[in-house]
Amino acid sequence: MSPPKNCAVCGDKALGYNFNAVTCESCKAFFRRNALAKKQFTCPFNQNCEITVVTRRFCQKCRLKKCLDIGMKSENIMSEEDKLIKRRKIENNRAKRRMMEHGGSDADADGDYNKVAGAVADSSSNVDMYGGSQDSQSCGSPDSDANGRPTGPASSTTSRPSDRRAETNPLLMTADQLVDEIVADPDRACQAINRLMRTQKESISVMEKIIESQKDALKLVSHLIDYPGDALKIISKIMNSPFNALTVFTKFMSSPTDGLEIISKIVDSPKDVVEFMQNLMKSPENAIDIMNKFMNTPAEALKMLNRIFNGTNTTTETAQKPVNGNADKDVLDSGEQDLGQNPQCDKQSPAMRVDTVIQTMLHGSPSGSMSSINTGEAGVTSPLSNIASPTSNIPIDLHYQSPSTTLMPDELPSTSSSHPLPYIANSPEFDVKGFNQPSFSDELSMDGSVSINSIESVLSEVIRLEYQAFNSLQAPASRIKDELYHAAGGILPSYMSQEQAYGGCKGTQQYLQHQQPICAPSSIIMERDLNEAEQMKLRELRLASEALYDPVDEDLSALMINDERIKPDDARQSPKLLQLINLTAVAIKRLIKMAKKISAFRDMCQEDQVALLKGGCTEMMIMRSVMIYDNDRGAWKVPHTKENMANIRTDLLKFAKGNVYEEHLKFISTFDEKWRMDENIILIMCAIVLFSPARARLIHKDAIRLDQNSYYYLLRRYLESVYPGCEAKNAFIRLIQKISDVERLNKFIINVYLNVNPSQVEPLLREIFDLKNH
DNA sequence: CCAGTTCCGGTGACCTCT
DNA sequence: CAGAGGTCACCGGAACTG
Repeated sequence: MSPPKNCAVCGDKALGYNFNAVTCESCKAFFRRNALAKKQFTCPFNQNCEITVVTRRFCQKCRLKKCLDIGMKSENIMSEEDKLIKRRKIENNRAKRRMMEHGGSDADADGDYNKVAGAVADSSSNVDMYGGSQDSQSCGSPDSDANGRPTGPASSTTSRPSDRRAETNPLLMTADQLVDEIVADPDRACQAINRLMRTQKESISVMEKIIESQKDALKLVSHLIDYPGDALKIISKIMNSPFNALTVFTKFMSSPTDGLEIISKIVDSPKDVVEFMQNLMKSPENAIDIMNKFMNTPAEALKMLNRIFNGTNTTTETAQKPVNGNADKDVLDSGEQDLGQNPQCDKQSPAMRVDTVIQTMLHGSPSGSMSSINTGEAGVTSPLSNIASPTSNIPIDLHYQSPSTTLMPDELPSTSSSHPLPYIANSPEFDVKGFNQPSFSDELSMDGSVSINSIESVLSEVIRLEYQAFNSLQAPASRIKDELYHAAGGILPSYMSQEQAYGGCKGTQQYLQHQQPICAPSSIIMERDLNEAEQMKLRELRLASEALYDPVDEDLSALMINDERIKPDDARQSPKLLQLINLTAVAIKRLIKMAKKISAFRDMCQEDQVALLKGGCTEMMIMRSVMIYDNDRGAWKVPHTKENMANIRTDLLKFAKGNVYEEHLKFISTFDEKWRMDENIILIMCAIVLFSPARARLIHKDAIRLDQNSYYYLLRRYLESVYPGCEAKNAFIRLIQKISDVERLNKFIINVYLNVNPSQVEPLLREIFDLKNH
């Protein structure tokens, strides 16, 4: 059925549906530009402007209102992340088409990348040094695949990976084919990864094979820089725990400085990096360290990779020999031999090699060709401008120490997430259990319900937002760092100076490793105690929480009984339950008051305030109920007046349908006593729950996400300030899981509200739960 | 104070892309 | 083909300048 021809907003000629309504092009553009914008329009007239073709420009407020009224959906507008992904996709497709148009034997379907990569293979004698390379372009057979089946140039380079999906056996494929399978179609890279890396062992074999070929390794890296979601996927395949993978992923973007330095090393000596990664792959858990540093700043990384391919790198064609005879030199020497002869025949202990190479690379031991950019003593800081000019000989201190060298065996370096992890872990789009399944997302990602790219975009967004926040702190932090550096005589790696800050802790070295915030820029030194801004944020919550102690209405106070027993076998809808339900209106009123005292909440537009409260008030109430639960009496201790507390027996919930009572008790019992008794924790958790960007009908989701993230951050910092490192991390992880639990329990609670007679409950509750009078 | 110029944000038509 | 975003010319208001 063709849509009506007039714009439902202004009456102008319409071509079809735009954002879920029939509108003209002009209203479509107007809505696209303004529906998600944070600017607040004002109506110059009487808030009731008639919108016509002529008047539509006169009042933006009424025009936007009408757009929403006639059903235009801002959800249909792409987020910045979505737009970015789409732009990249379009660019890739354009590149592909250009290549197809140019035709010729060198052309393939992988865009510009292979073109330049091919040029490198042709022009650089370095490639020959990697004699063991499986690179099919340089030494493999282009006419047959690894299974011996004839493929021809078309099938090996230009056919879509999906066409040959059924016949892939990753262990029999060449590096070129493996990488091609992943990068040829970014849309299906995730599926390709699933296909090629069905088990952890297979994943490691595949990655080993890929990094044996310099060209293919870099090609894959280039793809991963563009599609960090795929990097996350690969890491999750290599590692056992999706949480670890997530944390590693968050680390990718945590430290632009370190990331740039790693990239600069690639520029100066790709061979060393390939060798390094080969060694890392022998101990996958260490791979996180290098991966962590690898892709922080995609733009810079790509630029530098392009420099390699354009032949402008100034690296010596052969690896420089180490200049002094330390242990690292020997390691690197043997590594080179292995690389040139048989990469699989490493006679040294892999763990030792990895460890030494990590130290060599990350701490700037002046050996091998890496010394070309890392010749100085540790502790000499290079400004960013030097990093961006990687061929300079200016010494660089990486400010980094591999956690893998000091971690306890049972402790992967991932439990200390600083921020996006909580959001992701509780994101409606993220399924932790499903995340690491081999069958993950082939179909799901197609329909967008649980796509890796959605995780990626969410992560990117959160990291970006928090990183912006970090930036504002960076200047003073750098100053502190400098002071510490000078105090240490200029020889200590800067963050080792934290020993002073964290002094006295058992196992200082290890503790320091953990205290280095995974997701914070490495140049920032985190104090254990809350800084002024953090304290203010917490203080604001505490002040706001005073509203929770307001006295209750007299008519509801009857429920605040002390010893009144109920009969759990009473099957009828109890008046007591009704009273309890209505009492929650009091709690909700208090919570609303509290919310209004939070500046971030106050600053929001009214629509968002309403949406957050409607969606979050019961979850906040549940969170709060955890704290006020009196285990001995089986009751909630509720502030009755400023001075007195009253008890509400929790077994009133037995009157409700379903297992609300049991679920509630279960929830409380799984809450560690020392956490639930800490009002600061509960308040921050309440704020996290309140500022949930997942609520329906939100207009400014990104802004809310930022607020929520800031409370996640505050929670982590608060825990760090009151518990020692490991305990703080553990508490953080456990607490963010509780946020998922609250969501679950909330569904039970909401059912209770939905099962009562609307006419008998408080108007506030009717409004919140959209209860219609019978 | 005024006219001319420059800058900038908003708009709408048209185009490209999936 | 539908429905997204991108692009660009145009317009008008604000700021600046002589």
